[in-house]
Amino acid sequence: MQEGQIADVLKALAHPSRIKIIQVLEKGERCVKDLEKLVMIKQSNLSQHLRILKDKGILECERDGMEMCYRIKDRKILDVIKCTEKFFT
Amino acid sequence: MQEGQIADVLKALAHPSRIKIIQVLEKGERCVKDLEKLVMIKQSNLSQHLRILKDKGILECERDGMEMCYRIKDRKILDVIKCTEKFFT
DNA sequence: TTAGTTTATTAGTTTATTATAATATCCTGA
DNA sequence: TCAGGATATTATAATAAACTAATAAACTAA
Repeated sequence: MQEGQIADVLKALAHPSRIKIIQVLEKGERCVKDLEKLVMIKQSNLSQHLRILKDKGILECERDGMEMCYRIKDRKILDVIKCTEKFFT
Repeated sequence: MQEGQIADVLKALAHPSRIKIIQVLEKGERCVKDLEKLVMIKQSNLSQHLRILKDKGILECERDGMEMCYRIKDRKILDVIKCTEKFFT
């Protein structure tokens, strides 16, 4: 397995807002409007972070009327974060 | 657990050369000279990457005569990389 | 002490990432 | 169709990260 691919996924995760997004979506899917309130960053910036996560196959989304619903595409990504948390213990 | 701390560790990992360094050290400790050959980057750059990993508590080092020996300080970090690899399967 | 080897640090340049504001697009309901 | 709300995109400015070359520091052996 190439270290470049591994680094790429880790880089997609390596931002406080993006970790927060994943932690919120771990509990269930959310539209952007909700995420905006929960993550507390501006809409355009949130949209950029969501795109980074979607491009890496970490999230997926689906339109629901006027809203766009985001959810975790592959829950294996949660293990990466869990392991990172354990690193501090 | 704060998302900032998690992001910090992930950011320290999120570089191909640093992943490579960890993969090499997984098998045993190595001096910088050896790492230079194995990771194939310039000495000064390698030294900078090593510092980033050491500062985050991922690596530790010990002088051995003229050489500086690096090793993985906390092997829990290996699980983070393993989980990331599994993400692709 | 001096020369040689290994590693670390620094300064400068280039490149990448992030955040913001402005604008565009997509969809719904009137 | 048009207005308005939700989301995405773009351009740009600020900041951070990465790489290189040069130099310094730590150590050894002669």
